[in-house]
Amino acid sequence: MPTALDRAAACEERGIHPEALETARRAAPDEARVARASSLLKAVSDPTRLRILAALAATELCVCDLAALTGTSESAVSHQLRLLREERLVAFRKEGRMAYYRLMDHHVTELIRSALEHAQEPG
Amino acid sequence: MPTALDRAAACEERGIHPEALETARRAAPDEARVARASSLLKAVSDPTRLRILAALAATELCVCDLAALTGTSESAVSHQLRLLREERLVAFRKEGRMAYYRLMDHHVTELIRSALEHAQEPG
DNA sequence: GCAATACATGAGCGTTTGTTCAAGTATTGC
DNA sequence: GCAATACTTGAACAAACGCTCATGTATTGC
Repeated sequence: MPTALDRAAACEERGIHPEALETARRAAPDEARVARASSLLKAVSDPTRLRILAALAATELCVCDLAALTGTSESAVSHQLRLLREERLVAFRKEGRMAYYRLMDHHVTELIRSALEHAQEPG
Repeated sequence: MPTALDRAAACEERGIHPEALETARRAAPDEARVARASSLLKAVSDPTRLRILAALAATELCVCDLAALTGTSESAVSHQLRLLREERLVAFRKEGRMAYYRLMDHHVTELIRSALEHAQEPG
């Protein structure tokens, strides 16, 4: 029984569209680039994280403020901020017991702004 | 026992940063916009779908070609294409028993291109 | 020191997600 | 008509996700 991969390979070998395949293969991004883009996009795709990032695009905020704004618990916000930190989308400074978060750089600000800008209603 | 929301509200009431909160609130995107942006970003954030989209950014391809290119089964590709269709990221034409997929419009092409472009290695 | 505050983190849990497998539809060639 | 091909789709299932809850750390005020 041929596996899925065998079938796909067979399709290619029988030469359904060898020119198109060659064109696509040449343009294909390498594994690492796909993985990095994927995890970055995944980080900004969650509604809660998107709200957090949109808020931070406007001004620096502490965890408590972000919890109030997004209507979620401080714990949930803290977990999400950890992920955003790992993804290098946000930075923070500690002042006493408060942690003030901000977007990492202008590039992130632009990413968030354009993502929200291009979200028109379906139809 | 105060709930998470109560705590957040209390934080705000006690006025940790009322000005900052007001600034963020004014800039906050509405619920629908967040939801739409979120589902669009989620659609492009999966590695397999990203590879599919990157391939289609280069040329029109059939399901079989896409399966060969991404190294996954035709069934898996078909499932992902369905999602991309629902998200209006791809379009297709039927010719005999083949289905030729392409990116929906130039705006999608730009989205994919810029997402991959900005994915530099972590460090 | 002690209680309270601001935040971080690990475990647990229900939901979502992406894949496989099996079956189904539609078209082509015999 | 019948088999093969190209694709679609539903069910099932493991893995990943986002939340809550409990606990832990660090700082402030008494």
